Amino acid sequence: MPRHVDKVFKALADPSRRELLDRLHANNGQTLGELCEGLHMTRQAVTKHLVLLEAATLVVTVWRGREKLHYLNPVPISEIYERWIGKFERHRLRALHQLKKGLEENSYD
Amino acid sequence: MPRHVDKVFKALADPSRRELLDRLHANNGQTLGELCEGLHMTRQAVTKHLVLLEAATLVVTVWRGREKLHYLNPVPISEIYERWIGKFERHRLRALHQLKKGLEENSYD
DNA sequence: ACAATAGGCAACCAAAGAGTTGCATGTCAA
DNA sequence: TTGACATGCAACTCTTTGGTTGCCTATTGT
Repeated sequence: MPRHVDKVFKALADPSRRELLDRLHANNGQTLGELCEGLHMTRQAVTKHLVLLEAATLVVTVWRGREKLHYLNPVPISEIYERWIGKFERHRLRALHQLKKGLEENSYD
Repeated sequence: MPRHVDKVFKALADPSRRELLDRLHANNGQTLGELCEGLHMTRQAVTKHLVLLEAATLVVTVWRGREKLHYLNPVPISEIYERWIGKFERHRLRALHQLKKGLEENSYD
């Protein structure tokens, strides 16, 4: 496995960072300010999280004037999946997931 | 997302625990003693890691006499994947992964 | 039966991590 | 050009966590 995987897992370990990823997944290309809205922590805390996510290449950024736009990068997450899921388990797991999604209604973390 | 996801991500955040998962992926159903072999830490440290992996349901255990057998459970990892990978990105990502696997030779962490 | 084997529990320590406050820099718009 | 806005940098605090040592329990095989 490439050396950066540790950064990816560490980045995913925090619920605040996962929420940031969720927000980008729902609405890609947001600024720092937008990502801070309605969050129970300071802007500086969010900045730190985004720095880690960027170091892990889970988030990619583009400067537009004084604004920094943040985009979700799905590649590292795909690599996690490929690491421990055997070729033949994939069909079964995908089916299982679809089933669960049908049954359980959201109680997100 | 179910409440236990935090445990899963926290469990995956440590390289020692990921190595334990790799070992189980390579050779499922090992005892604590076997999992300790050739590791640079004490048995008690490994125990702690396995406790966390078990709490995250990434590892399932079965007692056989005085031996505790450990098995890898791929379901939680599948759930991570499903969370942030859009339906239409999957084909592309799978292809990308196969390509990378062909190019790069291992330098595992 | 009993020594060796397989594993569990608890207290402790040092390092990493998440969050804060305060100040600095750079860009836009009037 | 200058004030307001968007973000960056640094020091400090408190909690979490990975690892250790020491001792205890249970199962096995001779």
